Amino acid sequence: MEPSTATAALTDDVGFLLSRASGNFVRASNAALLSHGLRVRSYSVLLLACGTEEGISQRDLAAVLGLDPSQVVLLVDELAESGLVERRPSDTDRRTKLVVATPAGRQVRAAAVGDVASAVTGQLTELTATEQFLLRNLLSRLALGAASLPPV
Amino acid sequence: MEPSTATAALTDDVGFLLSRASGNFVRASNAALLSHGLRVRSYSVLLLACGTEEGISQRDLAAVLGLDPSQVVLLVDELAESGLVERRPSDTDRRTKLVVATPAGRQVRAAAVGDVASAVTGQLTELTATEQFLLRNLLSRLALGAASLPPV
DNA sequence: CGGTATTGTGGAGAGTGTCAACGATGGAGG
DNA sequence: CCTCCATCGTTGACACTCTCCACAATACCG
Repeated sequence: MEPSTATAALTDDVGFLLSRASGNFVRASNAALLSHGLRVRSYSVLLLACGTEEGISQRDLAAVLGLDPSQVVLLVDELAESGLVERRPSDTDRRTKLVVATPAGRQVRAAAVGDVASAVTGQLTELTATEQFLLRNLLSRLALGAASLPPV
Repeated sequence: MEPSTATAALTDDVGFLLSRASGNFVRASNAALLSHGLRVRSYSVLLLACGTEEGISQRDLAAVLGLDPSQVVLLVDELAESGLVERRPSDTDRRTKLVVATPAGRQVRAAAVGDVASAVTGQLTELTATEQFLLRNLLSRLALGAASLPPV
């Protein structure tokens, strides 16, 4: 009944497929962002910074992106040096620094979002619109549901 | 019709979800493989080496895994040092070295495959059996379909 | 006021992706 | 046969990523 364990093909492993697909998307997105001077990581930070008017703390950035706070420091440093975001002190907590997008940052984002979208859709050409919607649904439950589950 | 571009939530981005989900699976699998002295990468190589009797060339390993051949060298080195695989010269091409699993390698794989499976299913608890099958289907078309497609 | 937790920051170490070059071998063509 | 080119494994380099530890400044709680 279970001879598959003997010949467990790697191409049937969800983890392997996830890894491959993720790598394809990252590569395609990075290529699309190259001309904008961004990479996937910094682009994500820029997106989140553009998402609010008053800014987002670096701790929240790390939590949403699933990154270590020390990585966020470097990403914000890079974006700040390019003048796309700036660190604004919070008026309620002097520890937190709110990352807000500058007008230049919003402009770059507006210019890049189309290229990224076309790169993503280029990867999704194999799937119908319904399948894409379904995939997004399944992935969001996988990515966010089990994200913060400690082993025990 | 398209106000989503203005508020394009990161949690709706397929690439971001893929990256997060993939990271979760890799982390869980690595944790499961820790007691077996393996990691996801070396485990994949061991799986493929166990898949054939006569062995698999390192070039084929790299192609199947989507890795650079130089990475395969280190992975095979590591497995060979642990005595789980060995490099056997091909009798048809003296350049290629066929990676074959040793009895010890097959034993380790047999012991590890269960732990990896439970780690994977632990990540998939959010999905029904039908959804898991569907996800595998969609991902395989994403991962393998656009894998080797050069941009132009 | 004093102890503890949180936020941002810096640094170390391992793992990974990508690329260039090289020796050894195989294959095709003169 | 000999020469040119492609392929396989290998090494090295470089940048990026992940994970952890430590620290100063600040907030919060008793």
